[in-house]
Amino acid sequence: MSARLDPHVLVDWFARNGRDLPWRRPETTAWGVLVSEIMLQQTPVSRVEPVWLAWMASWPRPSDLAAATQGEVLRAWGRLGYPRRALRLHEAATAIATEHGDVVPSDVDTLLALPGIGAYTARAVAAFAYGRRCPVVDTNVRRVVARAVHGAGDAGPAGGGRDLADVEALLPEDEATAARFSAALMELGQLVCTARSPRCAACPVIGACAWQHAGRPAYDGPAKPVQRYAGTDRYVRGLLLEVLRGTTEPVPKTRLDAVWSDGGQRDRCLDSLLVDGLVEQTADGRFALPGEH
DNA sequence: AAGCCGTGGGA
DNA sequence: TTCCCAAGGCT
Repeated sequence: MSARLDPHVLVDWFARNGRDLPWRRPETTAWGVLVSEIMLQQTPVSRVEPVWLAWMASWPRPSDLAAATQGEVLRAWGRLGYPRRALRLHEAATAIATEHGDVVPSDVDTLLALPGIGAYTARAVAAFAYGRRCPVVDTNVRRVVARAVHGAGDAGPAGGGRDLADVEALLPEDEATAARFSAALMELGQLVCTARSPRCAACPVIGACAWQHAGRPAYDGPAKPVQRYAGTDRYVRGLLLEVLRGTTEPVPKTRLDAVWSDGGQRDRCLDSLLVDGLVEQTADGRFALPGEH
């Protein structure tokens, strides 16, 4: 029989072992929290940190970002990846500035209506910026719950309301404690209950872990699809955007043609970048980041 | 609702 | 080297 997972044990562990990340400092605004959450989507902390600091210095309020051009925003995004996030954040900033008095909404449904903000990010902002009591479910939390609660080796495919309900059931009643508990669950998944080689010996809730009690069985769910990168459209789009990030002057198509030999794929990617609004064509037929010419 | 959307680092 | 994966969202 395993002990029930005690929220206070996790919260205490977090207080002692949680990292001192810049967006966790008490003076960080809700806007700062939102920017961090968008940047952290599928992107490690170490790569986000310097970019987040630069963004906060340049654009301390939503209206500051809204006043920048898309090109400036994309250049400042740098190599964080998935640059459509930057465009959506710019859109969200505009909506916050014009429709919400330059104040990041605290309500989950209002946050969900903003571009680029989905089920995870909306609740993360509500909880971490405003101390709201709501389940915050990311890949770390799904893994921790799969193991500690369900005794599985890893989380299966995301989807359904299953994970949200699982975490809701674990959430302490007290609002402030609930928010810290959510941060603690995520931190545990990132520092201890990791995908590969979990450090169970250092786990504060090992006594309450169903996976541990079950003898740490291997993951037996459906195989996770592997994402290729080299040579894919994503890769070629990255090459094209890298050229445009490096110049302020629009470039002729010949300059873009030089980065990838397969002309068919190259043109398809350039077209998709134009459709996505990540690239613009000037009146004289050259190409540039959007909003600057 | 699977598949797409960038990039870099660690094992 | 190759493979996996990292605070998801959108269509």
